[in-house]
Amino acid sequence: MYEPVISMARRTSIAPKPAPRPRRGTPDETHTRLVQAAAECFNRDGYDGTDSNKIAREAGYSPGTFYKHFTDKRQIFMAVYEDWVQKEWREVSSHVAAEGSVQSRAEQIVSMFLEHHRRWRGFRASLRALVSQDAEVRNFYRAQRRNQLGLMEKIRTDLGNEGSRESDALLLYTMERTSDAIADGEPDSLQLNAEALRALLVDLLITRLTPGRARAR
Amino acid sequence: MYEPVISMARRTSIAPKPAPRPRRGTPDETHTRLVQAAAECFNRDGYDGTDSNKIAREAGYSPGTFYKHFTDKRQIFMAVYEDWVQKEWREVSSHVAAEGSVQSRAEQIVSMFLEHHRRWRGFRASLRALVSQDAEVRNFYRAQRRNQLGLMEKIRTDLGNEGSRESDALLLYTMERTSDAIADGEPDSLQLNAEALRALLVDLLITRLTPGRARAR
Amino acid sequence: MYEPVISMARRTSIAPKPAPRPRRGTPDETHTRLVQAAAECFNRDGYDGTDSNKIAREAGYSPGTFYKHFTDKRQIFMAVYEDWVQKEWREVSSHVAAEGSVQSRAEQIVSMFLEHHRRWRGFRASLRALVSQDAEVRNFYRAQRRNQLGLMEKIRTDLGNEGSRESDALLLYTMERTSDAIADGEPDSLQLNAEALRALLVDLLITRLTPGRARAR
Amino acid sequence: MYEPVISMARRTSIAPKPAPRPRRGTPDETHTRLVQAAAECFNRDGYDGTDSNKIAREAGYSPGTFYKHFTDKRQIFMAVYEDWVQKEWREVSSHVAAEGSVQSRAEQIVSMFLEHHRRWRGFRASLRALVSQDAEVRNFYRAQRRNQLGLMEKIRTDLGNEGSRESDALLLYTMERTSDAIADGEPDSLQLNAEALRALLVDLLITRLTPGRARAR
DNA sequence: GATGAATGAGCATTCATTCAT
DNA sequence: AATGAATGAATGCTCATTCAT
Repeated sequence: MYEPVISMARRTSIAPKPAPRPRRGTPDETHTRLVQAAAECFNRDGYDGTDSNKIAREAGYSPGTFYKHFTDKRQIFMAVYEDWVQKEWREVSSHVAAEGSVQSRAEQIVSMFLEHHRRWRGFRASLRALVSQDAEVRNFYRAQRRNQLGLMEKIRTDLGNEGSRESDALLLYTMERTSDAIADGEPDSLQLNAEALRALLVDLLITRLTPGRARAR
Repeated sequence: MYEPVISMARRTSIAPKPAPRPRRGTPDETHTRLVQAAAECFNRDGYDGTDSNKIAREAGYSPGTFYKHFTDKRQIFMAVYEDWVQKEWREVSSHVAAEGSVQSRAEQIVSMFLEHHRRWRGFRASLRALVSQDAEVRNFYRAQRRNQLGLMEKIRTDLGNEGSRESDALLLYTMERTSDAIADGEPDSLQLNAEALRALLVDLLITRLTPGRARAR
Repeated sequence: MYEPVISMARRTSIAPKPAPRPRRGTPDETHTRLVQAAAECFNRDGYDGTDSNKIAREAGYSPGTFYKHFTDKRQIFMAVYEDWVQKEWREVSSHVAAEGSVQSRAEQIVSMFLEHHRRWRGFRASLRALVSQDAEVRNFYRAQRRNQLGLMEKIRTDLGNEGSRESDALLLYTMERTSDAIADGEPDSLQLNAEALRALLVDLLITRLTPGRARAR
Repeated sequence: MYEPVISMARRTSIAPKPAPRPRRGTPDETHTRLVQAAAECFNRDGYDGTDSNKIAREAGYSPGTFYKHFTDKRQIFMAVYEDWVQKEWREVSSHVAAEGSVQSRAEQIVSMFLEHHRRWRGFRASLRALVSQDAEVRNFYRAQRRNQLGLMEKIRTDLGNEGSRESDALLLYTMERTSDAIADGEPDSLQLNAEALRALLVDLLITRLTPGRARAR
């Protein structure tokens, strides 16, 4: 007698919302809706847990429509990633350029980072796996990293701070990994104070933003 | 008429080595071979890129044998993870307890970290994706993190250093993410000096290990 | 993501008893234990729900032993069937030959029938499916039926009753199907009085056993 | 080295007819074709001898199509059963309501019963095995039996006959089991006269249908 | 005689993809 | 531009069966 094991059932996946969306729009609208739906799917169910039919359905379209706009799942993943990066980018830039004390700007940047990672923790996890597995995603990921480092270098020199690209990278890695951990809820289960962690990140940033204070890191 | 596109073809996967192993061994040997083969598969092809038949074949067995030892892919992944964690654990502990100057010990620990992450970068990427998707893997991952923090706290207080569990975590996250990045080859493509990055990690550790020098971070 | 359906789960199967039986006996003892275990398995889980490894394990042996004694599952099913038939046969004969009033003998026979069918309802269900599917089982089944009809004819003529082989068969079918229905618990869910049904069967039999009373049926 | 024995080969299975059906129809047509194909498969090869791919192929579809319409084999079996029951039901009702002498109506009903059981003997065998093994099939089976008894009761009281639900059930069981036996070809191999058996069934029914003649049975 | 690790063909099920409408 | 029924290769998993010990 065949008794399959419910092996993957534990992978969390909250019920998807059915999709009563408008049909027939400009190609661009369709494209955009598909990318948005895909972003939610990838974030919720992971890259391999998402299938193209589900993306289409969740965007309010039928399976065929997906293939009118994307050749395959990788391509829409890249599209989602591009969108995601642009949005993050806009936000970071605006916060960096913002008025206010060093303290308040640093806090805004950290808050933004944390919120962004919390919102997209599932997507980010899939992204990291694909970066490791897929050359094209990896290249795009690195290009994005180059942009980040470029921006940081500019800020650093604008502020007249010393430091190196390597120390910029270290700061970036620390911010990124810590934000992921907080987004994943690690502090709660490790008896860490999330607020204290957050404060440490702000301190680190302030050290960066304050002229003449940048040291080894 | 039907032309299947191998969309994931770009996911890197070096040809697996066929494995002519002895037929019939003790269950423990078989179990071990399966876990080892699975570790290689997950590391090379990712969790979702690996199927149970492939694991069995690569360990030198037929599909059915896999299911005599593991109910499904998740279970063997957990077994691989446990093995992996134990090995890392043993190494860290030995280096922490080692003789030598603070400088040389710190360098050994960083080297070990880097090598470990380089060796298992694919596996780690899958792990992070599963931590985000699967509750059981997540719980195990956190238990492991608890151990790491516990060890760090012990070292810190042994050395008579100040600091908090939060600062320990921050250091851990920095070490971990930076090691992953180096393992992924980021420095090469970002014109970063891998040696300089490495030196920054050593500095950070030394700050930790030297009594009375631990600051906010 | 792979989410198998637990399709067969509803097929009832109470937990099998592990098997701490004696090892190493005469071939005959082993044979007998295997047949007994198989009888329980077939009765509990059905023919297709039973696998040869389970039979062996439940008899206290390993898979290989099964194939030392039987070429395949069909063969052991036939062996179970033979055993089963012999036992039923012995019981019927003894009751038919028993002393006592017609009434009490009829009641004993009906009781015996009901109990036998209740005890083996699962096995009987599998048997009927196999009779329909498998030529060898079908032939054996018919041979058995011939025996039954032979005995009935003998009883009937001994008693000096009229009647035909066809009416004997009709009585047999009625007894058999009604006993199966009662064994399956139909009366409970159909608001039938099981006792009344039983009484009807006894009446039918008495008509048969009483000299000179046999009519069309 | 390995030589698989096709142990079940003796299970009768006449070659299935390949089926070149139109691609793309309404879902309802597809559903209907699948149910019809499944009915033939179950009837010919038994429940466990039938797999979903075979059903699909025989209906003129590919494996995936099956799962667009049914979650698993049990579900389509239930669908086949429902269809089957409805058809039998319609026929019985029409014959019961028909004009004509008691004799001719009884003969029609018996003929219909026999033909129905002959046509579906394989399906019925599987059904009985599943009724014993699967709770959902069992419940549906009993609901169906309730309907049968309800109709019989109505007919009986309409005709002003005495009798009980239990005697109705007994008649039903007799008719059913005898029809199965005739369908299975038992009379031929048991030197029974099928016509005589059939006549006995008609007699039994007439006793039922004729006002004032119903006795204990 | 018995073991039990191992086998591998086969069925259940999924999902990226197509194409007639 | 969109549909959605249909596809079928691929993967998960089982179990009857073998064979070296």
